Amino acid sequence: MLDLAILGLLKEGSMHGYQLKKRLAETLGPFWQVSYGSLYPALKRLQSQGAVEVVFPEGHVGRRKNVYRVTDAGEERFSRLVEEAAADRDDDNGFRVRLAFFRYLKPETRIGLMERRRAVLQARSADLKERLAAYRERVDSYTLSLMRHGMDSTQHDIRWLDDMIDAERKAVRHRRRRAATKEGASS
Amino acid sequence: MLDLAILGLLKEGSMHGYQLKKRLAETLGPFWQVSYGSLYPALKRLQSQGAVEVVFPEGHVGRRKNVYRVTDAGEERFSRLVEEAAADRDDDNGFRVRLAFFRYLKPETRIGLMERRRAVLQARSADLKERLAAYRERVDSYTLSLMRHGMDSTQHDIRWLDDMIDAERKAVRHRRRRAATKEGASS
DNA sequence: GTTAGCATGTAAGGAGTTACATGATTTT
DNA sequence: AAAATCATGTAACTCCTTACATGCTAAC
Repeated sequence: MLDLAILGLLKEGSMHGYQLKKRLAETLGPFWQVSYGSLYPALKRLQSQGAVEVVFPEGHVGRRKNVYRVTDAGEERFSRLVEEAAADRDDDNGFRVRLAFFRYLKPETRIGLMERRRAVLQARSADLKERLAAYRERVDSYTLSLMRHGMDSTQHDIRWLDDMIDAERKAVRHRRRRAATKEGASS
Repeated sequence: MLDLAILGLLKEGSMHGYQLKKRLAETLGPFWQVSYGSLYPALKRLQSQGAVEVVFPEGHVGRRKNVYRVTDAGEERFSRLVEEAAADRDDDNGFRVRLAFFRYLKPETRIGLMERRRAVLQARSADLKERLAAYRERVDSYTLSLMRHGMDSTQHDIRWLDDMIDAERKAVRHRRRRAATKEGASS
């Protein structure tokens, strides 16, 4: 997760650790944050693995600042990580982080990720529905409200995904049409 | 978190670890799950701290099953833990777990927890609003969609909380009125 | 010149997971 | 008798946090 975020942010431009944390806070704001205590060790690890490299090892006039850049190996690593979307129950943040880097992915990859996410949410919703039917009489009003609101929220998320999937599909078709038109004109 | 959940579930009735995990899955379903690898050590820890005790140390006809019961110290521990609600950014589950045990709390405690939760969500919403205004031009459509949907969901959660706070307040007033009526009749 | 923010790092610890190991009891 | 599932536990590991330590640079 952290590796994915670091590599994704560095694709946008080389930066040092401090900057990375600020950009992370800017983009993924209240959804996800990391502390320096995990960020700096992660950068060192990625560097030792060859996924990132230091741009200015002994820089400028002596100011100690480690600017990192993604290597080719890092780009590959990013691609692998981004498609490794967990079909997990509570990977809510995983999808958000991936979404923040959607612009770097192919439309097909984007649609694939969104559909996998949709399936997870659909399963969660079905699970809650079953639970509601089974335990309606046995649980207290607070737990009931929790379940109902959980279902509501999940379905709200599904509708959001559906809209995005739809928009993505439309964009793909649009691109295809333009390509076909151009082909037709040139033939 | 785990300690809170264990103590809360045991208030409902003494159980052994395996049962505890099943009850946890039943109530907090898709929101939160734990593995045996953390459940059993947690039970031992709580036992050594005197928060729970084993009911049938050498039970029945030899079947090795450790049934746990909450002690008085455990009840106190539960009360402390339940009010120790994190004002954290991403303690979404913390509130859900507490909500599942609301029936054991005083109405005032319930309202207090919900209002604290509301404040956290309000801050998150305001944060997202600010971010949206500040970065609208700079971020891509996916990140924008993420932020907008984040705001939507947060506000949906706030409305849900408002309804629950309202219902709780009405219940309190109703109880007070009944008490006053009784008092009036008896005087 | 001192406060605030920039910049990097380490050590210890928290809260869990996965994988493994073991054996009893119930169901088919 | 085999398969499922009940039941408990440990060891190693993951992924993060908090608290601490250090020093530089800009602003007031």
